[in-house]
Amino acid sequence: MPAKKIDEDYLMDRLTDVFRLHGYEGASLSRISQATGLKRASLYHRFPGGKEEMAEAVLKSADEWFTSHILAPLTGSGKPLARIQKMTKRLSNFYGAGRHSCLLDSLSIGEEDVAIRQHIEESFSAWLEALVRVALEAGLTPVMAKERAEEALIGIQGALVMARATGNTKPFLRILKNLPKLLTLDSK
Amino acid sequence: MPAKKIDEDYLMDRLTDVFRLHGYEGASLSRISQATGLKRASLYHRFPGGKEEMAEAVLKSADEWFTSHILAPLTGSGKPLARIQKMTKRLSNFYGAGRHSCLLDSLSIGEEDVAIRQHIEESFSAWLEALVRVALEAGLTPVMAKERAEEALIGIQGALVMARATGNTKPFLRILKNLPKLLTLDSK
DNA sequence: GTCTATAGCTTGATAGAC
DNA sequence: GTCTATCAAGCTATAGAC
Repeated sequence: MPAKKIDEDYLMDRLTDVFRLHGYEGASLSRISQATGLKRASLYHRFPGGKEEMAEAVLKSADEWFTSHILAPLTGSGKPLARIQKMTKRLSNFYGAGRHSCLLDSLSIGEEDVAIRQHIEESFSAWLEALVRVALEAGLTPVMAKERAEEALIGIQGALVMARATGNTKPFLRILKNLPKLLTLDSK
Repeated sequence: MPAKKIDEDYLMDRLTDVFRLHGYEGASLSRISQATGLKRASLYHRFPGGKEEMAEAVLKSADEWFTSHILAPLTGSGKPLARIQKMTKRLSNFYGAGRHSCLLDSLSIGEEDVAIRQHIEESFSAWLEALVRVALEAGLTPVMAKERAEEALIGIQGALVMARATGNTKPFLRILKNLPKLLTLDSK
């Protein structure tokens, strides 16, 4: 009997886990093979471009999920404050309440591949722009909106680094809780 | 003529660069050899425990430098505000005005070695405690001091991640500039 | 203390059977 | 679409000369 095709969603999830946890260089084909249940040759059948193509596919799928599930609510209808609160809830879920690393962070360490570097930069910028937009809608000045959006992103990334380094996820949850205020009020 | 001994300070600096830039798995002996000018066998003469010992030595030397040059001014004499300002200046220099990654961040990705994980956690905690102490001296309540210290650390780490991912170091410099206020004022 | 040379294992990648 | 078998190149680590 022929071996069943491994579901693509499942495959991408496991692939994402490995890159998120180990970074590009640490994501060896052995680890990927073990995590996905696919042997090396099967991985190359799915991704002829090898590891580099896998990393780009992971970035692309994460991008799509993030855009539709996290950023979409930001540009939807309703009050800016309510939209931001919705985002923070989904963000908490996305990052496992602070227990998961950010893929963009993990993949940006020691990366020499230009395409991947650029993809990371673009994903970061798209996220930032979405935050700026909602802050503007909330009534902040352009200068303040940009500053607060940067601060929001920095807070999230920094708190995830701290959680990974110390195991303490509370600061991450607090940062999320304060995001609505940060992105809507014009004074701290 | 016998080959001259490579200066230890120089060796540790180059070694630190490699681990900071590539993380543990990306710091191959080839890269280390090229960066330090020492061949594989010479590296094992200096570090019989191999790569793991190199990483621990790098963490130890970074710790010592950080404690004496960055954290020491925090516990010295003078007003808390002035001490914090001194720290921010040295922090900016330490991180190349935002162009360098944090060693603790780079080494915490995908690390399975317990000793290294623990070292990272302790370094993080020591840094945090120093920040809490100076915030307390500045008159903040214990609860606020801890919160602000965490926020300071998160800001620094997050801004460094952002700088690495996007190439934009301005947010990092702004975060540093706002540290004195963050750690001394009891309202934002 | 540094080097050349080498060992054995793991890596990313490919060929070809089913 | 998945697999086993295989490859060359890279990896960490060691032995021994100078």
